[in-house]
Amino acid sequence: MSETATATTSPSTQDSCGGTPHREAWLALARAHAAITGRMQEALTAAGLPPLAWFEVLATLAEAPEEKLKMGDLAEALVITRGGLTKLVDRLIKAGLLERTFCETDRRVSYATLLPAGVELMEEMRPVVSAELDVAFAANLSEGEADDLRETLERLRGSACEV
Amino acid sequence: MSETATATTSPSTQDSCGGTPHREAWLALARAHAAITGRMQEALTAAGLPPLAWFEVLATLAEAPEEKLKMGDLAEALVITRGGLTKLVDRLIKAGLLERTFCETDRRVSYATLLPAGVELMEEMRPVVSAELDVAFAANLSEGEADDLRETLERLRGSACEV
DNA sequence: CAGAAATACTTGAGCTAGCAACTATTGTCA
DNA sequence: TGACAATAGTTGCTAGCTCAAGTATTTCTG
Repeated sequence: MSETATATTSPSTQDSCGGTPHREAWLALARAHAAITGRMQEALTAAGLPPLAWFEVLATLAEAPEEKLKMGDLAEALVITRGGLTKLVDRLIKAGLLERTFCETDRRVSYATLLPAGVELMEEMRPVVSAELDVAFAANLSEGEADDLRETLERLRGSACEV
Repeated sequence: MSETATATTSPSTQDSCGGTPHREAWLALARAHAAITGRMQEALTAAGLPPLAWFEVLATLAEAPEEKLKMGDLAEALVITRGGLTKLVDRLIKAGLLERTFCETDRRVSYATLLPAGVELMEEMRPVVSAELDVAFAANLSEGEADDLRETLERLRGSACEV
């Protein structure tokens, strides 16, 4: 409900720069995301390490209780589809970083479970990722600003997830 | 310089939640981006419209002088590789939305140039995109907050782009 | 001015993610 | 209980992106 007026037929909406006021903020968000992601990927490749997506899987599992997570929950945390996650996890399993374990009480669910080699690789990747984040964040943002940013972005995401 | 302590071998670094302080902000940014992008894509698909990437191309060109842009500049604005852009533009050309024009003084460069049909489609897509952005932004952020966010993100991107 | 280096873009191969269809298991209710 | 709906996950297909190599053109240099 409360669909914001879309004014399809009136081109006279006062656009200062060709977009709605929010579009500028959105563009900044998309560009910041792409730029930082690109830098992290580049740094990992240069260090001969696996892609960022692998780190996100490993780091997410490392923070989870028992270092394991249901496939569905992991997909949600990473904001990718279940189909995509199945294949991503397959690759990490083939690399010996994860294993698939199953639930006794509900045989539909399977868990992605971190293996020691996965922890090890994560520790190896972490400093590279952290360094790039620090370049982007610490260089130009105070601690408080970074936290405000996080808080604002979480609200943003929250409203985007409401049905 | 000033590489923040990476402490690869000491797991005792006081992590409140498994990551550096900036990691939290980064996760929020990545998730907000994915969530909002996903919603926009979904809305466009539901409306029988082309993907978001098409809109970004059209909107970027619409804001450019003469409604055209060098391939290289367009790729940079969209934060994708040149190879990727060539094919993206090919698709839009095939759809009759753009045309490729050439530079008289430097025959290496080619321009992606907006056609009337492209403007028309952009106008059709814009309200759908704007509506989703408003759901995310206007719903939970004040005008000032959105602008602060944009400013912060631009600084973030700036530092990520420095060589 | 010739040849080397740099620039702008395109092309081909490979990888990854999303979508939709499918299997397997569990929950619901008549 | 037995059929039907809902849930969890996987798989085939396809679109789109990146990377590296290739072509064309321009600029730099001796």
